[in-house]
Amino acid sequence: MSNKLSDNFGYLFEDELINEISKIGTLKLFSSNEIIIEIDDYIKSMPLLLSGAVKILREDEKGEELVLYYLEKGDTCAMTLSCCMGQTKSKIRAVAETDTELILLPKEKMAEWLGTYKSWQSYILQSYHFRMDELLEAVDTIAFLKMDERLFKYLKDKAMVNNNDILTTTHKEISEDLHTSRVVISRLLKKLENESKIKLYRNSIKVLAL
DNA sequence: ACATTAAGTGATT
DNA sequence: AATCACTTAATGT
Repeated sequence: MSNKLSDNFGYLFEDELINEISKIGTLKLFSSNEIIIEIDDYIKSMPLLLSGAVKILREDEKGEELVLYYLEKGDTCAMTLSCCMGQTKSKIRAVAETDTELILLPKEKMAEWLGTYKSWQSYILQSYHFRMDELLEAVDTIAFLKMDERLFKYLKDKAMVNNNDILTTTHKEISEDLHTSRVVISRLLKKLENESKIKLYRNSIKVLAL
């Protein structure tokens, strides 16, 4: 575990902190599509991502979803940061996009290390900053981009976090992630295919223009 | 062969 | 961009 740790966090944290993380943290594996954090879960530990990708979703009263952003290796979740500080429940859902390895740290430690490790403190603050940026980007995408642009961005993002230009999903799943209807997605995908940006198959899509 | 699920299409709001 | 109604195509039993 400590070699995986140094691979992903070695350039951020001093050896001493890496050691402490590997001593205290527990390694957990999630397979693709497994739910890591559910809405209203109490969060008792914070995750550090070693490999894979995690999709962060918001859900409305009707159970309709909306993808906010993806976390990749070296990232942590801003929601848990705020949850670990207070006693709030999670307001988002985290689903493993690919097979994912992460380290869980007890929340007491994360507060404690803020005082003891400078590198930890800057990591936490930077993470907040990055997540905030990503959230703003998500807002911009929803507010200012048309559906076809949103869709293409979604496909590119998904291809990137999966390290694969062939995406295995259905039009229905995409429409749920983007909070729209399947028919709209089918039509826009068809349009993107005509523009030679993607190629459509049953249950999969190949992204051409990366 | 039949049922189910994914995807395509025209028309309407 | 959403919804409806319907068709076509692929896949599972």
